[in-house]
Amino acid sequence: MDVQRLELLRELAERRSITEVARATHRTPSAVSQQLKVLEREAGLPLTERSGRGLILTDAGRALARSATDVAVALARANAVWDEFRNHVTGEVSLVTFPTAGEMLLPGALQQIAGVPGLIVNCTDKDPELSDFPALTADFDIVLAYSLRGQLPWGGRGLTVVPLMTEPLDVGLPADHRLAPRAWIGPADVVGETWIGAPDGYPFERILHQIEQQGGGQALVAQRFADMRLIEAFVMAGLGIALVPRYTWGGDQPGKLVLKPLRGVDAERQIVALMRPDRAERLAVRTVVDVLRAEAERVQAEHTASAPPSSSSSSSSSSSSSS
Amino acid sequence: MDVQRLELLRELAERRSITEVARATHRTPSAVSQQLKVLEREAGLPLTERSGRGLILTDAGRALARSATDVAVALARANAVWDEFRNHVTGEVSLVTFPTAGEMLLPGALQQIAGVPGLIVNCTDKDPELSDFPALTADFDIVLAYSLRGQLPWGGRGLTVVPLMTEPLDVGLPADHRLAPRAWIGPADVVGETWIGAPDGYPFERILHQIEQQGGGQALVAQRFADMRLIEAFVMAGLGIALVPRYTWGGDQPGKLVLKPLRGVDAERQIVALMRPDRAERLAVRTVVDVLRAEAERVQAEHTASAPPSSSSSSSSSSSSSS
DNA sequence: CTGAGTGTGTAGCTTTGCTACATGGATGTA
DNA sequence: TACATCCATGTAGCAAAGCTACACACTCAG
Repeated sequence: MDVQRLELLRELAERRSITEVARATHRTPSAVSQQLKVLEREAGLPLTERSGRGLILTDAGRALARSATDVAVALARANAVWDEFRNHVTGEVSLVTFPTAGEMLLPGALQQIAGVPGLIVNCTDKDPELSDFPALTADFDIVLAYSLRGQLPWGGRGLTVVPLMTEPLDVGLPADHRLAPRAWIGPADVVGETWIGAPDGYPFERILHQIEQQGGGQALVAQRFADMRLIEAFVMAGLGIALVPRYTWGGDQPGKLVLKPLRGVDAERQIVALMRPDRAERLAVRTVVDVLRAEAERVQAEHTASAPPSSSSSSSSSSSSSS
Repeated sequence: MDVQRLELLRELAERRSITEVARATHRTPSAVSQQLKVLEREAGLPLTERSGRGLILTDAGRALARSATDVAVALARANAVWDEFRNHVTGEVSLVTFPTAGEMLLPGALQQIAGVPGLIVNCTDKDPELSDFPALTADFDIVLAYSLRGQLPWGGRGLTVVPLMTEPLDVGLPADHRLAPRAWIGPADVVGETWIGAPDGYPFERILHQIEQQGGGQALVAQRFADMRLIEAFVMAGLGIALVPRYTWGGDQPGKLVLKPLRGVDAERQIVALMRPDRAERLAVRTVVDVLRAEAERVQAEHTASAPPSSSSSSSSSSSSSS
């Protein structure tokens, strides 16, 4: 009973195709097929069955793949133990983020990580609309993801979830808006406004629905954009109001856009680090996650200390250097 | 980071010598040495250091070996999962027992196990005086061991302990002894008697000391035997009295030996199955342990139901059938 | 000093696992 | 129907990993 083979089975369970597993593990499909065949012979019962041109796992195969995860976790933990003894973080860490979180957390975090010799972090961004966060864990060590309060789509999948921060979603208004002098805003105040929304499927939609329910009206969504900069530009131009994550907002043009907290609806999102459990055990990965958590805390503290969200405070001195 | 190598390191931590590891894993010492060397190079720091003609593990080596156990456990669990799917218990199980427990539990247990096709159990007995129970787990899947109340010598070693039964230790008397009519016996009653004891180092000694303390006198130990049959023979011959495990006693010659419970001292021993944690996960091992536990319960129930220990009752009819 | 105990190097063979290429079945399209 | 495509999977051959056999160095006891 070899661990490498088990690992292959686990990959197959996630990637659903031998060709994909081969690509991910830098092997030829033939090699993967052979190893799985050996595993199957050792097991004494079929682990896969053909389905169309591809194949799917049997119940036994799925069960074995699940316990293969435990093996991988134990192995990664052993690796971490030895890394700790060497006091030397090994290897590279890959990370995907959605744009706003990346802007908020990564420059500061990577600055700190630059001080750790031998630790290399490779970052990419990915549009959250197009990407299935859990699926990304197959290809990246750390996936920065978000979810709204109450929903936790990555519970049952056996992934490791580390909460980084909960970020309030405020209402962004042009500075000369009639509601701009207010300290906070309720659903009834804004339900009749023109909104700049997010594309269908974005979780922000749910909050807009809540506002409609609570406020008793119909919100008019004029435009739908994924990019937050674009949304902010439209709001500043007076073309509508929008939901804006409080800490994420760069505050580029102070005085033209103001943020007001929203009361009466659950308007906040959880930003988390999502990982395969085995990868979460790697010392290098843990180190990066720790830095991210600290950075998130710093950002959060800075915002709550300096200014409750009504006027803009220029802050964020980031001369970032990444690898 | 190969699992086989980690396993070798774990064996080395337990067996303290490369030669021993080689013998246990059916390899030449050279092979073991080479693999450990590779592991050391991968780790980047020394895992062993020479000490006299042998070698000892460094702190790092010990730490790695400990986490290697977790890997082995996860792997064994994976194996068990697949065994469960096949509904077919694989492999052989080796077991050591001390004589009295073996006599009490094994015949009945093995009868049941005979009904499980493909499951082979190899039993041996070993004198508890000569053997270090925890050390035996290196060579046997299941070690039947005992300990007195309060002491648990196999806690810290990271071994899996499954309690099978707690067996009272009674005072064995010849049928014509002056105390034979009594329902129970206190320390003061027997402290002046002539005793048939166990060899030095046996845990029974501790109970005798307790009797002396509680009874306020000096127990005269005439003979010291390890074999319970021999002890019983001496008691029946009127040459002394002795501590006799209640359920273990065969009751071969009814009427010549009576057992009386002892009050006022903690006179009972715990019979447990002792295993390496990884081996404890194997389905075959778990099956055997389950049978042992059931058998222990049966024996205990039979004794408490049929007769409080004063007269002997011939019983033990076991025509068992299992699934 | 000798002998029995340890662990460790080197040479050579066996086994394992990979690639490269060819084959066969399922699917969708001209 | 015929054909192209996308799978998984066989076969041959090669490279590497891991083992044995043997020689050697070292430590300790008598």
